[in-house]
Amino acid sequence: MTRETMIERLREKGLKITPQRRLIIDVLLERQPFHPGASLIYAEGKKRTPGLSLSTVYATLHEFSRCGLIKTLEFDQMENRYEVNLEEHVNLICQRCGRIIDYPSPFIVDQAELTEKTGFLVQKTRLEYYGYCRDCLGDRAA
Amino acid sequence: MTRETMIERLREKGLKITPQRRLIIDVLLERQPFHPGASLIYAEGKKRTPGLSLSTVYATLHEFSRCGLIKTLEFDQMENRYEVNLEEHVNLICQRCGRIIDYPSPFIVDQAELTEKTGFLVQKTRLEYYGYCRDCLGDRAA
DNA sequence: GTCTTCAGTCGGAATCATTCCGATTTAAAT
DNA sequence: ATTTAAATCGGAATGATTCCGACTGAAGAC
Repeated sequence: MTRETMIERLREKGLKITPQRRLIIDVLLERQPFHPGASLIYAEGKKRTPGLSLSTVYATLHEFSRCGLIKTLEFDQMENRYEVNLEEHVNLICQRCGRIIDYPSPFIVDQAELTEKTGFLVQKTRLEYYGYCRDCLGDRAA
Repeated sequence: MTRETMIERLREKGLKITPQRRLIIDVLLERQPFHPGASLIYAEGKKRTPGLSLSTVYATLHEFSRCGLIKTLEFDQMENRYEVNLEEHVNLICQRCGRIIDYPSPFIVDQAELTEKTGFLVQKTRLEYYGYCRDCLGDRAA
C-alpha cells in the first residue's frame, strides 16, 4: 500500500484530500510496522504541522477505518492501534512492550458452513495472540 | 463448569470465598450464553444483594480473570464481557445486538513454528468474527 | 480565476467504563 | 475469641475517545 494508492482510494470514496489527511497517511505508512495509535500519530504529525488537532486525528482515523482504508485494532487496557495491512493475518501482541507483529494466517474456517450452522454472517475478523516478543523474552531471562 | 468447581478453584488459588463472590459466580454461570458485562452482573447481583458495590464487581472479575477462572473479552466501543467457556473457540460477535456466540475453532496454527519464526511466545488467544446474528439479519431484511 | 458550499478542522467540554483511594468489614487461620 | 490480611464499599479520579458549535478551506460549477 503506497501513499498514492491511499490518496486515490480517498478520491474514489468521495473524501476530500486535505493536508492533514496526507500527513496522517504519511505517518501511518512510515510507522506501519509499529501499528501506531492516535497519540503517536498526533505527536508525530504535530512535529510537522504544529496546528494539527487531536480531534482531527481521531476523526480522520475513524473515516479511514469506516471506508476500509485501514483497520482499527481496539483495546481496552491500551489505546487503539491502526494498521494498513488489510490481508487476513494474526496479530501477535506483546503484553510487555505493546509491539504488534503480523503473522500470516494458516486458518481454515469454512464461512459457508459457519453461516449454515449458526446463521451468523461474518463481516470482519480479529485474530490475536497475546504473549511476549523476542526482545521482551530476552529481557525477562536476563 | 459448575458453581462448586469454581468455588473450589478459588480455594486452590488462596482466594477468600465471600458472599459477593458466590453471587457473581452464580450470575456468570446463569448468564453464561450471554457473555455478561460488568453492568449486567452488577444489576443482576444488586437485585439479590442490594449492598453490592460496582467496585467489588470489577475487582472480583479482575481477580477471577487473573487467576484464569474466566476470560475477559475487552472491547473499546462496548463494555468488556466475561466468559466462563475456556476452551479454544471463536467468538461470533453481533455488531447490532451485541450477542456473543461460541463457535468451535478448527484453527491450526503450529505454535512451535510460530515461535521459531518470530521469537514470539503465545500466552493467550483472541479469535473474533464480527458480523450479524440470525435474528439481526432477519430484522434487517424485514 | 472566482464563487459557493459542505465536508473537514479546531479546541475545549463532555462522556463513560474502569481504576484508584482510604476507611471499614469480614473470612478464616491461630 | 483473637488476629490480620484480604475483601468490600462509595466516591473521586482517570484517560482515551466522542461530541459540540464555530470556523476554515478543498474542489466542483460557472
